[in-house]
Amino acid sequence: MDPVEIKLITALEDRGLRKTAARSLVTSRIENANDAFTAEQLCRDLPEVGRATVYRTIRHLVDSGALCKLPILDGAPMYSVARVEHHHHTICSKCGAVGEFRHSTVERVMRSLEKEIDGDIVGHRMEIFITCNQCLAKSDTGANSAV
Amino acid sequence: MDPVEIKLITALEDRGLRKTAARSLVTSRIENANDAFTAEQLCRDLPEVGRATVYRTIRHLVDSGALCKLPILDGAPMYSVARVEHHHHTICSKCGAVGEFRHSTVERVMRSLEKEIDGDIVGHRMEIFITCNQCLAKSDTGANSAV
DNA sequence: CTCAGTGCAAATATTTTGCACTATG
DNA sequence: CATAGTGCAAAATATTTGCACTGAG
Repeated sequence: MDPVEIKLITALEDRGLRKTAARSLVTSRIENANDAFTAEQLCRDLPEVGRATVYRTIRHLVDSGALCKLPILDGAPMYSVARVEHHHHTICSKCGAVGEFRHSTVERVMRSLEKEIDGDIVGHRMEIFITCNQCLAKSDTGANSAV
Repeated sequence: MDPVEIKLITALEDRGLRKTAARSLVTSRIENANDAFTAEQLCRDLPEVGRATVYRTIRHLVDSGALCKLPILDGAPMYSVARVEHHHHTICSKCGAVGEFRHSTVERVMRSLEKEIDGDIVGHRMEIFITCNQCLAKSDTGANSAV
């Protein structure tokens, strides 16, 4: 079984939740997601699972830390599997593809910010907006290639 | 007149929008906002202005760059006046107070990230979650003082 | 008079909740 | 059989849109 799915199932079990048919469908759908997804996409892909159950399962997974909730500027938030412990996200501003990265420098910056910030730092979030390689390739083959 | 309000009014004028009574009420309410606010708060504070106009005015201000839209983890997004050109936000995880800061190191980190990120960086967002001094003071006077 | 702007209410989008039903231990 | 889990539909929340009306130029 895919390690991602194991992680998701374990996250649910750790919270004392049963392994049910509906939840398995959700975790296996998420495991197949290469990109971040919205709750709505899950509902669409799993018509046999009720909306409420999809939302409830997502909430369990976010609460347990197995999924990240990414609030985006407009529309429904996206979710992505938390593949590394502490990480940040890249979001392609053309196609919406979400990636993850980790960079020790970011943590070092946090420590240096501690001095000038008014209060105790308890966490942080960082998102890098990119044009992903696929979208770059797409526009290169188009009319804008003469640069 | 407050420089913040001038900035907001100018942002609207620059887009060819008239200066109307409703818009003046909105900009003057925002000018008085020390913290970030939600659209709903503006509507509550300005019952004489229709919801649609509040939302439309906010949208104009965000589009013009005079306001920042901050998507938050749960609930309605918050807005804050863009006081410095490129900045980031601190959000108190207890009371929700939003502040701004700018740090040259953050920009330097961006440049070093450029190498390891798959695509072109077109922007970024960073939020620092804090416990603000007010909330720290509050909990210090409480039971947790013996540290 | 013309058209940008407005307010209301309806529509839309997203998520949560109440409730009766199912099914697991 | 007690109780966790489910699905549906209604409610709640957040925002946008259609439309008739108002008011400035």
